[in-house]
Amino acid sequence: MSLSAGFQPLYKQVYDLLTARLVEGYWKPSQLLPSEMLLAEELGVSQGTVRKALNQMVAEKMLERQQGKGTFVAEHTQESDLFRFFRLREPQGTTLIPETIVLSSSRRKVSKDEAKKLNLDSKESVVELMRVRSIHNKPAIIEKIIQPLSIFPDIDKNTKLPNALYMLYQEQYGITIMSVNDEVRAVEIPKAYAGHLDLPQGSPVLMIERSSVNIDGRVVELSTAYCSSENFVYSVHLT
Amino acid sequence: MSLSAGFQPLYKQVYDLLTARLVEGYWKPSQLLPSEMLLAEELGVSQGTVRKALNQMVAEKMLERQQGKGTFVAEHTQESDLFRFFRLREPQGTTLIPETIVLSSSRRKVSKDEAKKLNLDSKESVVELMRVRSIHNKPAIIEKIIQPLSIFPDIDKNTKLPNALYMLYQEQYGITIMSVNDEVRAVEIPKAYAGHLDLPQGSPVLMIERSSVNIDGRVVELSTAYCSSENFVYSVHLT
DNA sequence: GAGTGGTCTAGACCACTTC
DNA sequence: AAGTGGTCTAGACCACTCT
Repeated sequence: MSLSAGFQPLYKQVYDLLTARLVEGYWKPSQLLPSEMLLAEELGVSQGTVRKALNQMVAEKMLERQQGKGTFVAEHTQESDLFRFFRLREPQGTTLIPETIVLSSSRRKVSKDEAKKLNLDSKESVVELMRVRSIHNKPAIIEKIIQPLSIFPDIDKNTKLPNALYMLYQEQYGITIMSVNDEVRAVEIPKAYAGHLDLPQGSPVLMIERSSVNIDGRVVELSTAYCSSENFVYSVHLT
Repeated sequence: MSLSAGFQPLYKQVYDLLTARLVEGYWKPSQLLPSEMLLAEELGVSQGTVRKALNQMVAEKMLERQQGKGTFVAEHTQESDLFRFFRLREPQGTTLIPETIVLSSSRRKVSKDEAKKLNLDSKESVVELMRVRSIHNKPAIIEKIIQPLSIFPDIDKNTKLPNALYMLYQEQYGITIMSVNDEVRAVEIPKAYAGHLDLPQGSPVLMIERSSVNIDGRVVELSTAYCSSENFVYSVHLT
């Protein structure tokens, strides 16, 4: 006999079910999950099967486990974690934590290209946020961020935006960014931006286009950043 | 009683031992390993413990497993695998496989900076290889590659270099690149290189500095690439 | 001491490959 | 039919945390 096309190992089914609970907010960030034994009992599988599902979720950084304490929903609000996707470094050096100044924030209709990338209806509205990030009091990055209002209702009503937006997304909207896709180009800095970065016209800068993906797999935010690469580099470790 | 500082779980010890065998070439790429049962017997542990070590090595792409057939040493000579670390793409598009022309190859003493990055003695020699890579018959990348002769003896004696050097490293020198560190900058194209890429002087290009790491953790190759980013982007998925 | 996750074992059954 | 890896279970013991 051959297996039906819909067959899934037990541990995978457990993984899917637990992930679904995280997505719908049944368990909130930092919350303690039931123990392996309790989950196994509830779901009618063995403790080892639950463990395999949990360990996979830990590997994907959805959960964190501590021996003797329990299993917790990952909270991406640690310094180290907030800048998990921030790839700008000093050459061969240390992580740079930038300060941030918001230039502007406005609502508008989504563009055709944005709608496609964000999988939105063409009639939806987005917030366009412009900000400058400085390192050691030197402006280094200017970025434009696109946030769909259907995903982040009234996000432009926030009087104070945190340095790391992903923290706001998680705490206020239940959006947990699990991965990003970056496309990096070298371009001459756009005339309108040269002044903001204290660079002469025509300077080469990194242009980084990013799509950010929620735990449920949806692209929920787009950004375009222009970075002076005189003192900073885009740094990645690939395995 | 407290555990001694040197304590390691059994599966970790098995992992270390098997990894050591790979590093020293005891098992060669594409070779079939003994079955879980045989390894368990040889090492005096249970089959489940061996499995845990093997699965970790699979996750790190050192091994590959096929149900019904066995466990094999990963062979990084598949098209998909050869370009595992090649990050240039058409915007939002498909992988680009470049053709390659060697410009020059010469021996010289290692520079101070290179010696540091490669962890070499300052008296050692390296091969400096320059090549141009084209995509769709348009020159797109010019790169300088530094190969220590102590690691790659007489590598400059090869009459024909493959498109993907990592294949040569594995097949001829037993060097398997397991990870790379990239630093990406935007710069004006160096005058000497503009002609090779058919670009006007002063054009902004991506400069990608790479360190490549062997299975044993040593940095074994350095490269610096200049890439026209008119038609290509440096593309990464971060998780 | 009670409860948690971490490790290790042993054995069963399954699906896939090869002969 | 024999051998392989893949899944699942059950139970043991350990180290860690909290009370």
